[in-house]
Amino acid sequence: MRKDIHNSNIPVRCMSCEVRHKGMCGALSADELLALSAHTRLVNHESGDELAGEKMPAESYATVIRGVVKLTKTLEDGRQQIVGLQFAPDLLGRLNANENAVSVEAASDVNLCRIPKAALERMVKSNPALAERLMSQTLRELDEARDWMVTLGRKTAAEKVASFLLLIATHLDPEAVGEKRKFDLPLSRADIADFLGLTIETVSRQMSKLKADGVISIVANRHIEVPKLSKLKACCGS
Amino acid sequence: MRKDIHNSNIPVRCMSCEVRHKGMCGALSADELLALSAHTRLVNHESGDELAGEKMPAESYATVIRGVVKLTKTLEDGRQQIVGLQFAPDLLGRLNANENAVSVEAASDVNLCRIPKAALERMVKSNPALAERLMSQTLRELDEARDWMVTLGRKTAAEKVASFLLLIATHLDPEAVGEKRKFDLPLSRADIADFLGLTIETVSRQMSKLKADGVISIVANRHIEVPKLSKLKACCGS
DNA sequence: GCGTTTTCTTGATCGAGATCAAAGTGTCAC
DNA sequence: GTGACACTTTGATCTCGATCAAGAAAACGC
Repeated sequence: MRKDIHNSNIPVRCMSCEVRHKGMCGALSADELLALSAHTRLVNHESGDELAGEKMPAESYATVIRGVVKLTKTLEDGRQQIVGLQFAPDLLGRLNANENAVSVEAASDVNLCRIPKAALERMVKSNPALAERLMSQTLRELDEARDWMVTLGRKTAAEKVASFLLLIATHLDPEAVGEKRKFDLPLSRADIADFLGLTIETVSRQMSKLKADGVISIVANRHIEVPKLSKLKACCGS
Repeated sequence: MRKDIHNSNIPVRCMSCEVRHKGMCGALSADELLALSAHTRLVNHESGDELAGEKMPAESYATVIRGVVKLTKTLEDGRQQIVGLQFAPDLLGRLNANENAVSVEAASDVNLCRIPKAALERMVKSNPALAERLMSQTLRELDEARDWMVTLGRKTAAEKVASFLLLIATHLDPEAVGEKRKFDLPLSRADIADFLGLTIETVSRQMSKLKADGVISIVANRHIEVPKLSKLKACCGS
């Protein structure tokens, strides 16, 4: 019954977000997604795929079903900065914009539910509650961007790396209780460096230092364990 | 006739923004501001006044009538970062938020038109066009924040200072044509440093260097002239 | 398995920007 | 005007993170 929501070869698990979020798929409710289902398409991308190019025409919106998506901006000479990370069930795309302000890239393997530009915009116009939820997501992104500006402008390399690990721990395990955290980093050292305005060498050194100080253990390259979250928080400078 | 819009001792020029923006006072149209007039209050602040404190209850919205307002975040040990600048006719305040995410301070002498929280939110609920305009402003702020993240994370001190001067030139004289620009800096060197994630000494040195290179002239401390805007742009790294 | 490639870590050195220190300039009260 | 104070500039030195340079460890193809 749910299978026909998406014109897709992927099983019904594409709606996993619905379960996790009590009927809400981020800004879009399950009902709204269902109403759009004639137009949506589930797509898979692997890590590194470019989903949309900076300054290119904006073609569609998409909700992140699984995985992590990075938003980047690049200077002419190739210097790059990650300006946002989107986790399930965020909506990708700026309402009513005709051009992408950022480049959108899969940071990990990613499942997206693409929604054509016109279809979503039509629904937003006739649905004030949806418009309000999109406003909320945008305000949250603005808050996150401003928090990150403090990190970029005023924190030391050690504080930046600790702040990043805390951010990931918070996003990938939002309902964890107690002081222990375990997670896989969705980003390579190079991506972390681009997020923090550092070089990969500095990121690597600071991770090693956090490990030496007993704040984290690096179980495998990408797999991190935090024995005591408060200890990590104490390294963040605020 | 227009005098009764604001319960205020300031002459009608408080609506100057209406003229400059063809009936729009930023997100709020002149008509909408008129409809709210029973609740609004025009207030003046001088440079340095704190208009709202970080993590304090959000009490009201306000449109910037004249002057420049800075949004700041501060770490526990006092390190500060400016995370946004608001110029006339921006609306201050995050829709439906109960707590300020940032501290709001007058960067120059400022005139504000304060609008009580409930009054504006009531109007937004019944006016989709207004909601859409607020969404546009928020998306613009998000774009600006992300642009600035690139500056903070990846540009050199010289590029940061040039980018700041370009930003101010653009905002304070949006309709200027040709290559020449003249403007007064609305921020002290200390504020510029907090905006750029630098120290005041570095800001001062880079300004002196831009002057020595003929990119700008520093007529008085705060008064800057740019003989050739394209030359300044070439210093911004992108 | 084994070699190739990519990613990550560690070490040595360098340099941009911070810090420390002092002098110069402007502004305001009186 | 004169003094007090705040802001800005300039100089000397130091330090944190960048850069340069190997290695080590995963990941991948076959």
